[in-house]
Amino acid sequence: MKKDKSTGKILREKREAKGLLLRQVAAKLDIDTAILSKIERSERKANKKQIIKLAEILDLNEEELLIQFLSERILYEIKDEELGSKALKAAEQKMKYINKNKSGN
Amino acid sequence: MKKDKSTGKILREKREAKGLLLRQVAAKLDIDTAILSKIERSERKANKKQIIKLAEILDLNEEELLIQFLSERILYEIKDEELGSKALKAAEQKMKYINKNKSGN
DNA sequence: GCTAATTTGACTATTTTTGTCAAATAATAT
DNA sequence: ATATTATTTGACAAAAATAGTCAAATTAGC
Repeated sequence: MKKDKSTGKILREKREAKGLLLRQVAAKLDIDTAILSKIERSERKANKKQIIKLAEILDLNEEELLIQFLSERILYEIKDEELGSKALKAAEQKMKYINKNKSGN
Repeated sequence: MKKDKSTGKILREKREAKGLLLRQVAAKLDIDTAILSKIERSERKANKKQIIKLAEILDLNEEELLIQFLSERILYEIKDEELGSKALKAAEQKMKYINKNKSGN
């Protein structure tokens, strides 16, 4: 069985591993430490720009972190939906279809 | 190869098949015809409540329509993302994981 | 127990979503 | 062809969701 940490946990672990303070990282992101604290505890979501900056600051693989971030956003979208699983599968089907025919409907 | 109409198209086709006017359906939804017109042409998104009401008004299978609707929302979330496909797959992985261990991380 | 770091919550600003309305266009019927 | 009805368009307003600030409260490390 594989990993599966939240984006927040990944960020916090790496920040601490590097011995950086919330204050320091938040400053580089140009936001208040309060927000970063909340992001790390998954109380708030980061945005794409912040994720990219964070990958840079913390030496995390940008693509991996973005995938992590996007997939979390997708799940957020269906988190309270009974039909979430089915919707996800349907989305993948559509996605395949879209990628197959690279031209409008 | 299967179907793949947008939610909007599904709604319009069924409405027309039933010989209903935008005005009439919009009234039942308690919104202006302008919005319904836009929903049918995929210029706006319906919300969940509207989808449920529409399924009822137009005799469409509610579950199917909801899945259609949710999957469209998911795709909307990643429509401009290069990593969209990978994010979707990652989301499915996480989803499986979540469903397997029905208890918080 | 001090001091620095983090967390919490109340509040504000910004953005996105959802809707109205009226005028323009398109379709239908006379 | 024109009058009538249906649909579309776009400018705008209201409401909801998201992002942020700030200061006080809490926690963690000396």
